[in-house]
Amino acid sequence: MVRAPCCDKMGMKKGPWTPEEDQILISYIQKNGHANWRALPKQAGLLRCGKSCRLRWVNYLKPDIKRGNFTSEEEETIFKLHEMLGNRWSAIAAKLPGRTDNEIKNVWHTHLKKRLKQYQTKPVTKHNPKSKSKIKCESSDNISTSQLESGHSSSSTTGNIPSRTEIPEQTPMSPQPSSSEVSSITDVNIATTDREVNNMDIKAENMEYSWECFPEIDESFWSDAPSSDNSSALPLNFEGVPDEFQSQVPSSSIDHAMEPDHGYVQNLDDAMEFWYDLFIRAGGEQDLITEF
DNA sequence: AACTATATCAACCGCCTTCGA
DNA sequence: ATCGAAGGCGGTTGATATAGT
Repeated sequence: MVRAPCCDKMGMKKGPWTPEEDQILISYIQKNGHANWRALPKQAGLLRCGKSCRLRWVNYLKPDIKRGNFTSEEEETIFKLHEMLGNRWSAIAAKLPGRTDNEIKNVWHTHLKKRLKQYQTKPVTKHNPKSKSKIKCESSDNISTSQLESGHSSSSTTGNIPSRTEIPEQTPMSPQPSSSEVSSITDVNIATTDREVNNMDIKAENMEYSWECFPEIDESFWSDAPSSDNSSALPLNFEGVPDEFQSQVPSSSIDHAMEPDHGYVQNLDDAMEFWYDLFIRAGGEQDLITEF
């Protein structure tokens, strides 16, 4: 048995909002806030369901909503975040102040996806941020149209990115950056969801669009960070790191590196360096480095 | 001018997670 | 531990606008 949509309840209005309804909703929220969306329409005198009210407020009426065309910087940010996060629109929206997940989703499906397809046809050059580590770059040829259609990035099509339900809880979100901070594409902070942490900073310096400059990263890259005062996340399941590489690093070394003030893993380069460093200190063989 | 195809975007739907009883 | 209510999210739809013929 299929649950009836909440708006199907008697008397609930659907469809586009009128200016009068908007005004009622704005006035009510300005006076009373929105502690309970379900009760709000009745209290405000609106013939709408709570969900509809919430959506209208969040996507359209909220004072800090930025309307109008996306700047090229915003589009580039969406590109890069989508590459890393997949279709996690709310997480992407969290990095674009004033933009809503719905808006970003629409923009993606309308023209950004087309642009991505254009990049797909461009030849890919290997990019290696550090000579000592060969980052695995995925050729654009390996990205199927269906993957693009589904909005899944190359990393998420490896089967490593768990669904939302599998993502472990994280520490509270750090403060959001200002729009000027976000507009700088060379320093993109990643938040995986509103509730998750910004515990891993990625410096996407000088990156080309799309997947080619990213190593394969599974979701645990962002979410497996141990809770500690050190806000840096450790890529303990970093896919670019061979198993034998990881297995030779004693946990004590990892624990040591995780202690505050060691400054590990502020970006992808540091992530690679982190493993390199631990591996060497653990007596790893230099030759293995070239394998990754 | 009329019609059709395509693009855009606001809004809805259903599922999942969280939280409190 | 269980259950239901509520909030939140991503996918999808449908109305409208615009471009093309």
